[in-house]
Amino acid sequence: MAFPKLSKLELQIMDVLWNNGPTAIRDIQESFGPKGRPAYTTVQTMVYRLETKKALRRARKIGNAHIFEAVISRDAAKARLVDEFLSMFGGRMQPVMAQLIEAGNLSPADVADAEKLLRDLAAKKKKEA
Amino acid sequence: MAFPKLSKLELQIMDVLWNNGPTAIRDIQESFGPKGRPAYTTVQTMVYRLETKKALRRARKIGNAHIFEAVISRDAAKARLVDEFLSMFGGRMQPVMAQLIEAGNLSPADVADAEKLLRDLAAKKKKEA
DNA sequence: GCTACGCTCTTACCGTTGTAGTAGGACGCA
DNA sequence: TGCGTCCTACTACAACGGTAAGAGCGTAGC
Repeated sequence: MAFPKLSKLELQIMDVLWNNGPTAIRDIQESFGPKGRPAYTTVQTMVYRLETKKALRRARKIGNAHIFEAVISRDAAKARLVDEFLSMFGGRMQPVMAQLIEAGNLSPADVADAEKLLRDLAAKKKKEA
Repeated sequence: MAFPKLSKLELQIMDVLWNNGPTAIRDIQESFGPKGRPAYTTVQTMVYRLETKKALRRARKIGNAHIFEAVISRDAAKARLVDEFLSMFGGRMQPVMAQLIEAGNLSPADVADAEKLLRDLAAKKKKEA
């Protein structure tokens, strides 16, 4: 229960809370942009479900509207996502990296960043060994 | 339709076909190992659903048993998975790489492989530019 | 030929996700 | 004080994924 599984839409909602801090349902819904956003009650349903999953909680009220805030951290959620993803690849990390890298979509700057991260990691591993 | 979304169990089934070539349901089921494998008919149901999704097809019969073979390629499926995953992160690649790298689970050899891939990619991008 | 075993097909059920409608309470403004 | 608006709370429902049982048919061995 510490780490409930979050679906895509649930994550998008959590993102709003992570980015903006405590937020009302109306504001979450409007943050989806005017095109093709879900209905107010759709967002509401997802928020309620996130509440039962203990991913967020009611922080306070403004008028008769509840203001919700995140309970789980973005990092925890992303770690969970990564696990999920890895399990799809049989838990082996290397093919995943390869796939991601080969899938392109990386700007030269991204490549540089990734390389730096890898070098740091390699250095750390060496020191540990 | 060219590219159906595959769930985790569906992928595990496809993996058997990708690894072993055309396979009967019984053999797919047994490839899950004796512990906690799904029932024969569960595998069968998933295979049938993969068939309607056009992810695999009936290749031939042996006795009264159908032999199934993959229609979609492993690479295509994995590319699709990567897309799915990226969309969870808002489509931005760099944070994903960072998360994966920081999530650990990489052997030194994995790191080296990834670095090499990145260097090759950087070189290719430079040449294109 | 009869029987048993394996495979096919069909059907079903539950949980999750995405979608939304509706009823009713509260609030603010005219 | 009454009307429109906004929010809550509840209910509904379809698609999908995972799970599997049950009925029936074909084949192989006796």
